[in-house]
Amino acid sequence: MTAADQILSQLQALANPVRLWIVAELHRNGAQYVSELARKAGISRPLLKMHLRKLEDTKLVSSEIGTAENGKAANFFQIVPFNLPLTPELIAEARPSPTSLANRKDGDPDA
Amino acid sequence: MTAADQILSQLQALANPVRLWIVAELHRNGAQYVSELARKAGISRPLLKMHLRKLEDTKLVSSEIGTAENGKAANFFQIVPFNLPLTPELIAEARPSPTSLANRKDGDPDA
DNA sequence: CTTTCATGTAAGAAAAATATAACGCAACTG
DNA sequence: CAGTTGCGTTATATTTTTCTTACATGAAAG
Repeated sequence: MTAADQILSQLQALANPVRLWIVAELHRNGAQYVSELARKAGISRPLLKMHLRKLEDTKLVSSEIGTAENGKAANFFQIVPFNLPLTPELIAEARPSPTSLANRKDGDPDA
Repeated sequence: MTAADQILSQLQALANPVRLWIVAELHRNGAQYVSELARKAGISRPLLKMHLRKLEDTKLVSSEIGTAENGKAANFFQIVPFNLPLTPELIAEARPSPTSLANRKDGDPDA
């Protein structure tokens, strides 16, 4: 994973209205679980979960099991604080290539 | 165009390997014209032009007519310096909505 | 003039992202 | 134990993005 690939992955993760909203919502109101967020966003739960997965894959949010206000076990997501300053200079320093590997369907390189 | 829509548009413009490379290339080596960039990137000219258009639509690059080293008229593109600090807080302040309007196919709201 | 190299645009194929619907499972509650 | 509400997954449809191919124009140089 090059520096450019990492920037690209994070940009792709954030470049979506639902995911941008999720980041704002989790920042404003703290950790929340999947169904809760899906209801607030007004979209289906599988879809919202897919968006959460993309954010989690790039380490922008993290999850842990907790207990919802109704007693059920629930999967809570929260923001992983990030600071991604975006300038031409920083992008140039990352030396991106026009054919990036960031879109690969491989397994998690961390694992 | 809300603040959130603007952020989203710029993120979408940057969230692509070719376009990230273009930004880096223009920053490093200054203004260049379309065919030149297409050759360097190793992709077709229409495709590269499409990427340039997306960057130009979000005001990340600008273009002007000039003269290539071989004497032909050419369309030179250059970086419009930008600084897009990306943090959960700034995203929250932009108050994004899960159903954004930033993807509309409308005409230029500036015009 | 013909060749070369720049421009633009339009049509359509291919790939990726987005979104819904439909399963089944576990746990808590009345 | 039936009903509700979490969870996850798969299959599929739709939309958007990406990319190639093809065509047509204008200006400079041989």
